[in-house]
Amino acid sequence: MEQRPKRATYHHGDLRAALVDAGVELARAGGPTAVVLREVARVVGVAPNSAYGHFKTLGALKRAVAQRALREMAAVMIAQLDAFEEPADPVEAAKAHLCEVGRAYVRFALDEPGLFATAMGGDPAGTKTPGFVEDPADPTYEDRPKPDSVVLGALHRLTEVGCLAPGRVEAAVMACWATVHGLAGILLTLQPDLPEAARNAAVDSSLEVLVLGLTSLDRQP
Amino acid sequence: MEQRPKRATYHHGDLRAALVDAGVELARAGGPTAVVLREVARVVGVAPNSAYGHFKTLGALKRAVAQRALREMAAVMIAQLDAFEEPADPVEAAKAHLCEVGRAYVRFALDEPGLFATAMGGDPAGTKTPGFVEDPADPTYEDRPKPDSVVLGALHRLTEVGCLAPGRVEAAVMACWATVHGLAGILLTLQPDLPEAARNAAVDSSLEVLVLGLTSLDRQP
DNA sequence: AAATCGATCTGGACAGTGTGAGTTTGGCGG
DNA sequence: CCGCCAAACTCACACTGTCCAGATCGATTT
Repeated sequence: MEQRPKRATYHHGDLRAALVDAGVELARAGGPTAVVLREVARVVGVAPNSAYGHFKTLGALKRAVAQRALREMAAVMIAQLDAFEEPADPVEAAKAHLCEVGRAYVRFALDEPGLFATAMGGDPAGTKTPGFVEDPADPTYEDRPKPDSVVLGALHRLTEVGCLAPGRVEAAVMACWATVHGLAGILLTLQPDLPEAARNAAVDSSLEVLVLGLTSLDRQP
Repeated sequence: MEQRPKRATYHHGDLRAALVDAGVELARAGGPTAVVLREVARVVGVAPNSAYGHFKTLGALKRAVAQRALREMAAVMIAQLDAFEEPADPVEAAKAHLCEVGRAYVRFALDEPGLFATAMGGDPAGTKTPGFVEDPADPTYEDRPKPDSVVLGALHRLTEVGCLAPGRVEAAVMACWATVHGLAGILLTLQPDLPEAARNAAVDSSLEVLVLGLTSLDRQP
């Protein structure tokens, strides 16, 4: 039934971008498993195998979609951070800034679960998926503003106000990363039906523990 | 080619358990996407549709496999905890115990990535997957020793030695959970090629930050 | 003990999927 | 104006999950 409306021009012009766009939209609505080659082609209005001219396999398309999702995530996080009023005290400001980064991270995950799952290597197939190897020569390998750079920036600010030893930033970034990523994963898949109040409480308390732990780091051997 | 060797008895006897066993083995080797109905049936030596007599859909089978994976995870963690020599000082012992729980969590995730992904709601389809709703009347709903009970036990010990206010345990469990779950997710999917030394360092420092934060909690408003 | 019944397993079929090989189209440089 | 070659298409295959109608046997009933 769903006929392809016989595009005006035979050549699409910019199919690759159109495919990625459609893929992003499908991922937004239904997660990584919803970005299906034939459906993407259907949305764009093209034969299924036309995609193979631009992506060697479905996995390659998904990786491109994931990159875009990552960039969108970073953009949303940055926008939210810009609209955040920090306290006057610089030390408290740095701490609050880091907390807000964490909140922005899990907020995006909750607001856009499909994109988030897709960005974070959605398909848990992992091994054995043929053609899923990283290709550094991939033209999609643009310099993207990844969310972890945002986290790193917040930590750098913490060191500037003397709350974190510069030598410890490497260790700190992993702790931050783990906390927010874990929170997102838990609230999304492990306990998806948690009421909003409980979710906020979980995020706040976890971030509180994180900041407390980070600022106590230099007072240890 | 791969012929089914014509089972002796027409009725299998205990097909349900056999299906779950095969599913667990497939999940162990290839993650949640590798537990495929037809392949499971093939391994057991039975027609594909035979599974429908015991599971309403593939999702139901996957949920049963996930439960088993969760139990195996808890068992492995407990075994590792039993073989852990704690320090003499009870306070340090409680802290070290919590850290060891965290290490056991991510160690299992790294040792059995397929089982781990399957246990943690592997399929990120989430919404829209028909027949994926939780069924509390499911006979598979056994009282399993879930890993989070292990975490809770470790926190309870922390309160006993006075390192954590009992009123804060609810908040603390989420922080612990987030840290270890996040660590596992990161080391598994985000940075799978991290060398072992860096992985251990990441785990240790993150757990250090966590414990520091938890023990500093009661000194806050 | 014989007959029936109902759970269990089987076979075939259908709609979708990813992907490979060969064919058609049409915009662009000669 | 003509050919060319990349881009898009068609056909085909091996898979998948799931439904439907039958075949088969263990257990229950008479």
